[in-house]
Amino acid sequence: MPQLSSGGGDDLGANDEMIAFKDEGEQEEKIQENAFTERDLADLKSSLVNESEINQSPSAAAVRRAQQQQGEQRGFAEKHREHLDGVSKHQDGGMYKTPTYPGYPFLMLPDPYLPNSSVSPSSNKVSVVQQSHGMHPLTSLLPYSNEHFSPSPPHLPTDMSQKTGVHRHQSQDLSGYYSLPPGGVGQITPSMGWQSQPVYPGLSPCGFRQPYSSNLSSATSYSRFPHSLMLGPSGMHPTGIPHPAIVPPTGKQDHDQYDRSMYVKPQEVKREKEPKKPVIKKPLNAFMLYMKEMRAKVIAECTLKESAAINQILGRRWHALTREEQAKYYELARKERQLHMQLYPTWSARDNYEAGLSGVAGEKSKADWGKKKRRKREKLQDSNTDNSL
DNA sequence: TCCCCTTTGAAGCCA
DNA sequence: TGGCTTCAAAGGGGA
Repeated sequence: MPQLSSGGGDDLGANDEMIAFKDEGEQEEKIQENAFTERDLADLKSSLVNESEINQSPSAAAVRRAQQQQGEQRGFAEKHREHLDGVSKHQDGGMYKTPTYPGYPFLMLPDPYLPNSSVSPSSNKVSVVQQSHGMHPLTSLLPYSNEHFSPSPPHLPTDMSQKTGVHRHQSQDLSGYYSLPPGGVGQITPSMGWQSQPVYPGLSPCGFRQPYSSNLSSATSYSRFPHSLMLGPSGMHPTGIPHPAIVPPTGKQDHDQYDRSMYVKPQEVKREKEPKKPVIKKPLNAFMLYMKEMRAKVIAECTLKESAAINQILGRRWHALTREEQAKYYELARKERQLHMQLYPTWSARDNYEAGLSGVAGEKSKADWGKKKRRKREKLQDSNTDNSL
């Protein structure tokens, strides 16, 4: 598994020249990929009938289908990688100087961590990342809010925390972005609340032209990543969006959590008043960020719905990514962890680890967790026994 | 209704 | 320090 080395990236660069090239090439690839996928999908479906039984998983059929499709697409990806490798041999530069990966809008962000990072509205580098489920898959990278984590200060009404447009100073470093005093989550102003924000003030949903969107199915409608980090000094502070890392203790995180933060139903109000401790989710790793972004695309291309099969495809695609492409996600994940760490300095993965919760914090007893552990252990032993036979 | 599946990576735990 | 375990997302499917 390629890792983003701290000192690496000598070949992870792209310059302006490469941008234009890849931009055009990406469109061609998109078209080719779509045609390729559609053509082979038909063949695949017919061939599935005769496919031998290899995968014994419950969703074996779907997984097999996914794997076969992935195999085809992987061929393309590998070709793509070869192509990119060839390009990289001729073009060298900092990868974040000119992010040119359609579908990776976050690379369009003026990176607060990187000097000279900027986004020009006139740039033809289009971020065409899919916005599934009403939020950008990388929305989690947005600054974490303590809106659900700690009650609003008494001097501010609760709804104030859900209002947007409260100006906050933005600088080029994390602390500037989030104005996080040492210590604290509790000191984050309520104005940092997250909100549903399909369209950002002063920006179209994409901000830049989206040349690829017309080539994609509705399920793969790409939009520019409305990340706070992308916003310039005049942009609305990103922290007006609820962060997916914070999950109500009553259940799994909803995709409309942002909306819920703004349009709270009476019933939900009652629920929120319950003194249950919200869950702070783990920050997403690179692959999770990639999955969030590409899931809908895979679903659209492969007409799959089962997440297990989709994840298999995504796993293969992940391996098919170039180092440069993966590096972007590693960098994003790194920033995500940094943000998480700054917003929840006292949080530990152990909090969720020990609770044995997967989306439902504190709802499961340690006994349940022990059962789960036992089940897994037994399952593992069973598989080992089977293999030894 | 709850859990499993399936993926990779990060983090925690334990010997 | 290395190996193992859990959790993060996602949603269909099965019990």
